[in-house]
Amino acid sequence: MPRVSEEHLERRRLQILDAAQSCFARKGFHETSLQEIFRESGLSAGAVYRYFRSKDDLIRAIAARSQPLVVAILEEILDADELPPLDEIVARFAVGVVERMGPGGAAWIAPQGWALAAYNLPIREAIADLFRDSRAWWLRVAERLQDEGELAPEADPHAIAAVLTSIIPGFIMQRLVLGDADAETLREGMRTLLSTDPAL
Amino acid sequence: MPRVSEEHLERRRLQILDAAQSCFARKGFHETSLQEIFRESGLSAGAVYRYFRSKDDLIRAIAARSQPLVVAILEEILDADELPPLDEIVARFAVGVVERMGPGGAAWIAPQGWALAAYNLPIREAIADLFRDSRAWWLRVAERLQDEGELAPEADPHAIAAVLTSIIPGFIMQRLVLGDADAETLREGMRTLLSTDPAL
Amino acid sequence: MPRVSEEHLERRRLQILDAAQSCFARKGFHETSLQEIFRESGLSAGAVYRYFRSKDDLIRAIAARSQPLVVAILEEILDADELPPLDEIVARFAVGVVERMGPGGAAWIAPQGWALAAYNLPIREAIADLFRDSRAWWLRVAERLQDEGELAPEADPHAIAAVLTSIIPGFIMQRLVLGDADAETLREGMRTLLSTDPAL
Amino acid sequence: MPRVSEEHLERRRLQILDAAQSCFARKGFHETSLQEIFRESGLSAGAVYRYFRSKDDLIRAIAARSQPLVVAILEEILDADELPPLDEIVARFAVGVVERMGPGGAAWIAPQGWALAAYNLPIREAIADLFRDSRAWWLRVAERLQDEGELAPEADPHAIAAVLTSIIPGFIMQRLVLGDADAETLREGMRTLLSTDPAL
DNA sequence: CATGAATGAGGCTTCATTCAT
DNA sequence: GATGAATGAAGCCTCATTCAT
Repeated sequence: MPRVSEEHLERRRLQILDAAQSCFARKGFHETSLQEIFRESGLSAGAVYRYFRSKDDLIRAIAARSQPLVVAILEEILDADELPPLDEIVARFAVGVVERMGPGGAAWIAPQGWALAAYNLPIREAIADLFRDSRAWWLRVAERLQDEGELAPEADPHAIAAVLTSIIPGFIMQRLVLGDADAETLREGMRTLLSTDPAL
Repeated sequence: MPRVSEEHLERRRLQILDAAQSCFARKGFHETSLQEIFRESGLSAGAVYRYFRSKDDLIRAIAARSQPLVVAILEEILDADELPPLDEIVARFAVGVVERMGPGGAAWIAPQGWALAAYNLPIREAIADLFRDSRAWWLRVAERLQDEGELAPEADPHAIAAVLTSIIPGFIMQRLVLGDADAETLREGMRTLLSTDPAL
Repeated sequence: MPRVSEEHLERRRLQILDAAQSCFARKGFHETSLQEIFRESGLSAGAVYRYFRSKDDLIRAIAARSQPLVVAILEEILDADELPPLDEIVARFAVGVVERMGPGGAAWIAPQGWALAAYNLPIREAIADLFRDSRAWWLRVAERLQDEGELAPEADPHAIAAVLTSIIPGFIMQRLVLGDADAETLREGMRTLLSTDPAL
Repeated sequence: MPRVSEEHLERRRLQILDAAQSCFARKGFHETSLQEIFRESGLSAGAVYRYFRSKDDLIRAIAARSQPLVVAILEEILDADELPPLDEIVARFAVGVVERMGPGGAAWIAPQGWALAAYNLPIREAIADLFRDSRAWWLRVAERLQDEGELAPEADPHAIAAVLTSIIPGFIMQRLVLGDADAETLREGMRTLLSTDPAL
């Protein structure tokens, strides 16, 4: 017999997560103190601890909810319409990333998750899932292209998926540190690559 | 033990950096305490502080010396012989990364540097330099390919450089969290991409 | 123990200040560790830090609250009744100092404040205020004596104030290190001085 | 059979003491690190430790050599000529203090010694000697004045000595924190006091 | 449910001191 | 005699977490 509506609980949870994400994007997981999150969220220590067992829990939750983002971008591309050319797919992905990457956006958090993955096993597993999902998505794309005869029948779609998955973090990082990565450049680069004589 | 040779000083510095890198790879910048580095290096607090002003300084030094690594791999490829085909170049790069990526290797540190870049401006600038260097290297490759007629004259070498630079972090991350990324897959994927009809 | 009364907060603050003063009187500002103050106050590090931002802050607070003490002694003399003879005033001041100078008393702290004043500008300013206040008080006394015709009309009351202000620290120090300074001696010495032929 | 001349040793010792005094005047006993003294003196840690067993030893030495200063000023007054009037004696003392009180001068150190006296017994004893010496000197003055009939025969010279001794620290402190204390004001104040009708 | 005062372990750093060269 | 690299205890302070109100 809960005294408070389920919805209220969910709203509180979100309020905390948003505050945490904002702080984490600004100062990083470790250099953000819980005090700052209390302040940013407008809640007390006790209140936050009612929703999250520990700082680690909060970090995990933030990492977890940032994770599906990239895959979501990809899904939307397939959902929207029929398969565009590969350079267009890549470009749309880039647009999605850029849109969700304002400072404070989830993609600002992503590299921090990758860093954790280097030594924190549970986080690594979560990040691994993300990459597996991306790869699975690209695999589907590659297979469809192959079905449609636009990829050589003897081509290995898994290898293509691995390469295209590789592009994601690098695009995010270039955007993050150089600020000049954009969808058009990526599209142009892909197109050039695709039209290159493989025998070179 | 005064009046020590310059070489001794340099050896000590390296001893500390190696210990720090090992710890950082194992537990991350923030979750490694200086005590652990003292223990790992076999030196006292005071000794370490003679060579590095603060933990931050140590982190910066580690980040700085991991930085040239990727570019070094690239340089070696050009130095070695004449320009191999693009998929071969990518494959060699991958081999270089894998070789230098045992746990504790510098590439294990890289994502932690990327994470810092999200909110630490000096570090971001250092990381930005890394990406600029990579891009510059790929640009030279692209221009040479173009000179040799293996890339369309109207192609934009900058765009190619951006795409190929993008692949680096993603390959490292897939290696790190999935463990299954290897040079052959990357080569195969690149070859397929290059032989794909761009009109698809 | 949240939502605590203002009074509770004030009591805590006092509890800490008293503990700090006791420690400082026993071992000096610099040779007292915060651990000792935590122990003496019965509070934890975190609790103390809720009320004072740093050890320096604590030192400043102790110095600040010891400051008004001497002036308070002086004020009480004027408040009490009409102006007694000068030697009596000085004697009463001495009594006040002695009474408030048990080991651990604020006057035990005073010389430590003077020492800080030699190189710590903010503290110097605070101590300067103390001396200004003392001098202002003695000036009022001198002017009243002049009004009442007991001081030559051509006398400079500021000069008198400077001399009488000078006596304070020396009396405190003699009491502190020799232990034999008392009000009667001071009164007697003043009386002799006052009855001395200035032409000597 | 000392390898080094006695004179060389003494010069080194002085070199260190001067450096220490300069640092102590600038930052205080406790806030000066030995490193700073090494730097200021141009000597190495080992060299300084050859002459002083510890930092405490150095502090004691500085306190000890600053101590005779005030008494020296007093002695010079008596040595110079025959006994001047009391207000002149006080004024000369003030001149002596002011002359030796530039920042870095010994009198800048004095309050730090007084502070130590509050809780450090050996230092207190040393400071006590200083006050005893001052008092003894004033006692001699008072007795001579009494002999010369310029002080009432029934006056207590000890009481006078106590009062005049009291003036010293207060003058130093006013000079230190207010900067405006000078010999003329002190002389004027003393003269006024001496010419005041004690019956007031 | 919420508050926020309190806890205390543990982090980073300094610095007096030693001793091999 | 002198040097200065090295030691390591101890200091100040932060911060995740708890719990009485």
